Amino acid sequence: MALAATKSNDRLYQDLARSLLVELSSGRYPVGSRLPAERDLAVRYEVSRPTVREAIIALEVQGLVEVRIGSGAYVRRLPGEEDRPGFNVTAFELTEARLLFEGEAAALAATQVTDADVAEIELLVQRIAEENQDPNGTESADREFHLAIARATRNVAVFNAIERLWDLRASSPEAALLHEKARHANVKPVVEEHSAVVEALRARDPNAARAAMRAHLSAVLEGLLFATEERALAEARKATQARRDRYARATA
Amino acid sequence: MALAATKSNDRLYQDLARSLLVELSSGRYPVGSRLPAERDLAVRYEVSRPTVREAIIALEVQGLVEVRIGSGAYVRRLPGEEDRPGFNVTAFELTEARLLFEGEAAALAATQVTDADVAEIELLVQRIAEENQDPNGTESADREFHLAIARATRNVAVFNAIERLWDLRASSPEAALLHEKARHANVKPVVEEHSAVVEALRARDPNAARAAMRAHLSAVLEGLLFATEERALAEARKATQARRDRYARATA
DNA sequence: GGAAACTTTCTGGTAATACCAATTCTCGGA
DNA sequence: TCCGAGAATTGGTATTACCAGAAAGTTTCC
Repeated sequence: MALAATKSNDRLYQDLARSLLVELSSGRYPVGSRLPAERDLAVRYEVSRPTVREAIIALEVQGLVEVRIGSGAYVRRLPGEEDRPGFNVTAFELTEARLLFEGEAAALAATQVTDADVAEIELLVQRIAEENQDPNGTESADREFHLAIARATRNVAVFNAIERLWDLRASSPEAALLHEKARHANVKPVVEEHSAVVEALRARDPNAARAAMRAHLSAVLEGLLFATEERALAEARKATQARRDRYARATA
Repeated sequence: MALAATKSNDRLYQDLARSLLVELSSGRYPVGSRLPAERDLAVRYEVSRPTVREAIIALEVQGLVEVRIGSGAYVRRLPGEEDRPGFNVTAFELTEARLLFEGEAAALAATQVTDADVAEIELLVQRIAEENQDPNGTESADREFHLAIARATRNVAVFNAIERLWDLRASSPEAALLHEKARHANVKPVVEEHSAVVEALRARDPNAARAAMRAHLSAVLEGLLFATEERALAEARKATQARRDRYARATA
């Protein structure tokens, strides 16, 4: 299993680190398990031991593995997992938070937007429509639409907090999945909802902007609940309780 | 300059990485400058070149240096600096964001709080009063008060986004300083403002909770503006513009 | 005299090997 | 069965060598 197959321009240690990362993600080495010995990895990946060491140190610096002298390198946490609380947020909570915060952000944005902002945001609405018609499309335009409005507030803290919500979503498999299920239902209403926000921004009407954004996210929230079967709900409640306990302890 | 003097139990590469970190912080190697060659560092610190390489890779993984083949290792950013936008947020923006978001959080919390939550939050109001009377006091109770309300929403995403705002504040020297100046003005009104929030929560009145929280943060905002001299404002505006350009590029 | 091409030198990238120290395993003895 | 000494395994570090990319210096040609 030579690394040359990866055909990257990175240095060998980076290639190797990435390969190990993939192995970690694949579940081959669960948390707590031991990686093969450096000498074995060197043979398996057809690189020298110093290169293996460099790759392992890269993982170690990122907190993914813990190296014990004379024993081996042990998996500490899996890639993608974060240490901070709030990592695995449910889709419902996430959308509820967005409903509250992005509504206010839209209201503030209505007092701060420029014509250029409005034009940019309007283009994004068009891109969202195109995305939604493509079954394999991503939802990057949707993200950009909401972040563009957050940016139009001219308040970095507002932008940053909302960006954090989208980050949470990206790192929450459940939330992303549920959205995926709820998305392609009705294209036309989605476009109308987004357009209503744009119109309120163009009119510089904070209250209308807040109302339009909240209406849109309320619709998302309802679609979400509709797509959530009873069983998923029960699981989510259970997970929520565990998380609740967790950050209660974290801030005790 | 042997590393043995550090007397640590870490591995050599970690000692060396820490030593280099100190040199970076000292300003000896500003951003953009080149570190000495690996062979030179090996001689200077009396370690082998593989060890130097390991230390440099540790810095590279953390994004502190950038290694160019055949050229050298260049300083990318200084330790302590963060790459993400929104790092150096002004006190005004921060409080404005809190005004919008914590107002909504208080409203949601009013629909979700338990009697135990209210009791806990009420105790924190008392602690805030004590803190404010001590000229050397911290403002940890204030932070806990606001986070307790965010937690009472029973929504991890809401809690997380608001926690992020407080993190931003902690990492923004300017914001912390300005608050420090504006704080000890009037103890009694501050207590009354906080108590009003608690009463609204106890009454389970979302609209009253939102109004009380917004009133409190509006007062903070005004105190902030009062404490901000003209010159500081001008500087803040300039910094804000630079930041604006920066994340406009980052998301272009 | 200046510009292009070549050469040297410096830099990081990787490999191979050896030996040390900490840990773990194994097996024989009590 | 238990335990302890020795062997085997593992990471830690050093040394050396050579390759490849980049930069600087030199030569050559116009």
